[in-house]
Amino acid sequence: MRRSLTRSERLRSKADFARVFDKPDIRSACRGAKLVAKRNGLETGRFAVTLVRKFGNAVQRNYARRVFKEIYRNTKQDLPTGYDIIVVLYSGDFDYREREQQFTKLIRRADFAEAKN
RNA sequence: AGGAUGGGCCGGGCCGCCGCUGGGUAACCAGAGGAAAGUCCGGGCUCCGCAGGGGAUGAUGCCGGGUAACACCCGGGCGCUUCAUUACGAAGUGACAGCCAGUGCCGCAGAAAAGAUACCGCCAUUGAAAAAUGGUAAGGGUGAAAAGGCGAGGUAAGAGCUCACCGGGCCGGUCGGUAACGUCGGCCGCAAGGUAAACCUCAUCAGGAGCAAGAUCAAGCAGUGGAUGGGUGCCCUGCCCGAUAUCCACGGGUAGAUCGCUUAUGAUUCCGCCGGUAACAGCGGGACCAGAUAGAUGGCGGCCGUAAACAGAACCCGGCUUACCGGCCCGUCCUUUUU
RNA sequence: GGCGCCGUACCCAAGAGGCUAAGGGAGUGGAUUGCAAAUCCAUGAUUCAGCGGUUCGAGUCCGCUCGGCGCCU
Repeated sequence: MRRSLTRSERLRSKADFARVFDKPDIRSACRGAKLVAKRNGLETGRFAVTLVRKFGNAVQRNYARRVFKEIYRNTKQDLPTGYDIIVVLYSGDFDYREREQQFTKLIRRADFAEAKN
């Protein structure tokens, strides 16, 4: 699988976000971040990052979003397909390594196998 | 060499791998800032039928120039502050029009706060004294501010009452300067404080709203009641439209796409020449330089010095203001060392 | 992205150039009560979000900055 993150692999419309947040199949959380996901009925997974209102200035917000997109891009071949995943970030200063630990923690707590049944 | 201070400039680079956005069939090419920020001013652009007249309101406010325009920039004048003084000055800074057009305000204190007044005091007269009457505005005291300052003459004591110097006002010059203003000469003893970031006056400028403007397509829904007026998001006027109409209120529906939007010919940018003290303008040549829409520049490794501060375009420009690691250059001052 | 409004004690707030910055609630201390509630009395702003300017004097007027809230598709 390509380690890409093209436009079709990202959640883009307001309706998509509303659908996932309204009735998520999976929730998990850790310090500074939260994950919600819902099966999308597609072959591929889709991904998005969103930030709470009080998260820093524009540069900090963009940086945090980029870092999480990068982590997803590098690890998505290990994730189950067919899910819309949204990560919500709360205010806090983390570097790339710490974000990576956050993401693996979120995935481990999510328990995709449970949700399938 | 070190330190302090003022001003200006720069705002990481290179290589490899994995990714993102735009253009292109593709190879490939391009891809955030000096502040992109705050949204404080000024424009372009779009819509409101026209952007007319008057008022209200707001803004600006020494003079000249620059500019599309400005509250910006440049040059000059004047005032203030600091430094330096033999002197020429140097640097910084100023919402820098008008309180003899009018009105308001100036708490407390003080005798008196504005066409004023006399508490203490000083002097004269009366009186045994206390004190009274008159003169006075030098001195004391109050206050942010007390009706030019200081010295001499003068006087009963005093006072621009008189005089010199300084300050101020008015008038004038075949004076310098486009002008603000300066300068010189003459006259006036100088009759009235401060505050317009108080109302206001004068002059100049401004119609309103903003790309979520505005245009098109698609999807979807349910009407009901009311008014005669509505059309510029301050008002009047003028003008235009109007009962198959228009507007208002309540209720219902939508939350998608495309254009605007950036392959752009521009108040663009780079280089050269030339005019100007300068801001800037003119001419010639070259370049085409982000265009996202859950919102594109990141991650990892290596090197250069350890790569970091403030910080991310959202229609586009010109300014102002604010934030900022580190480095470089220039001016001024201080200390130390060497010649 | 654009437009607008607000900031005064722990909370709600009045004051709109002048003497010591109203008032209510809550809190604290006291009185009252066997104990409590209610009631009564007392009590706090080294300065009005911060910085600078105008003024003799600023919470008030004028700039800049910070924070909060609302509206526009």
